[in-house]
Amino acid sequence: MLSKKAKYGLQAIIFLAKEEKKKQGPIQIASLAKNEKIPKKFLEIILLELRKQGILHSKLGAGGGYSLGKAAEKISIGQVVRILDGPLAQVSCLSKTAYHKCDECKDEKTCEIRKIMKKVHETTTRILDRTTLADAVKGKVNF
Amino acid sequence: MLSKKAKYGLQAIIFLAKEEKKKQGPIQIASLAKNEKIPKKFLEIILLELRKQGILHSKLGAGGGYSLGKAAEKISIGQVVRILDGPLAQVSCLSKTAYHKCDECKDEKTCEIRKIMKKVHETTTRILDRTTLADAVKGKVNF
DNA sequence: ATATATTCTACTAATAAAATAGACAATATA
DNA sequence: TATATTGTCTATTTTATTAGTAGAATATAT
Repeated sequence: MLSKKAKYGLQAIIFLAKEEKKKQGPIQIASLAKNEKIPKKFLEIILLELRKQGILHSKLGAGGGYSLGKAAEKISIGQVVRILDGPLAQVSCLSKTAYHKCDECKDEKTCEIRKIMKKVHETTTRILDRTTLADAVKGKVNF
Repeated sequence: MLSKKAKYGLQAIIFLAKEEKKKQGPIQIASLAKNEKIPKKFLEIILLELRKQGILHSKLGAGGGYSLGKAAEKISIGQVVRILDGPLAQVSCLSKTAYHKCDECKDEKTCEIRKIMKKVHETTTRILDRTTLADAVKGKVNF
């Protein structure tokens, strides 16, 4: 399951991508929170994390707010989920971004669980890493 | 990520499936725990859950222990994971076994997150529900 | 009877998820 | 330059979940 954090984050960034098209400056956390029914303070944390990873851009002061940090075509859904929920892999020995050996594992090469989850991981990353925010907004999902 | 519970459960049931072939009665929790390096008391809980769902069979008393509750060909990996970790779906509105509307969701039909996760869900369930314990032991993964 | 196993009830500890509070810093603009 | 606006940062709180433990009760083979 996606955490609420990741879900809120995706809702927010999809909203921002839609607004982006209208070319009307940045969106405030408050209005974003209200529109998407997300607890404001929680959303702050989420947006900040996305900004620190370069996914979003923020502007301080009056008339400030959030906007996309790069083109919607350059932001993948997988990236966003990884930032907010951590690795996509079902077992840590499959993660490219955060690999480490499983404690209980005797032998990675013969591990049956790994073999199965490898397939799952491959197909999910194929979808999530190749579907961009721009695709999402268009309702187009690759694979 | 899979929880340790699901991982331990899969390790245990794969071990049982392998032992099954040797046709030497049931396996005790203690020896299972030792072999797979799983905390015994935690394993008790896990095996009990799998037994209650008909996946495993247990025998009380001396010479007792655990064995598969049905043919390895009839047990899917997806079933085991669902019992131990809950729904496979990334969002509850996609779960077949535990559907419920997402709190924040305005409209399920147009939800972009749902659309993307539907693909992910379809591919993961295709793999996990069609790969049986027998396949796993053979090292064969479908799709 | 007795040793061997699972079963059941009831905890506990640790960690993570979700949400909140309030002071601080930057910026537009009047 | 005073002021309202808006994001930033640090710290807490609350709640839920995960992981693991303890011990008595129950069933069974010998």
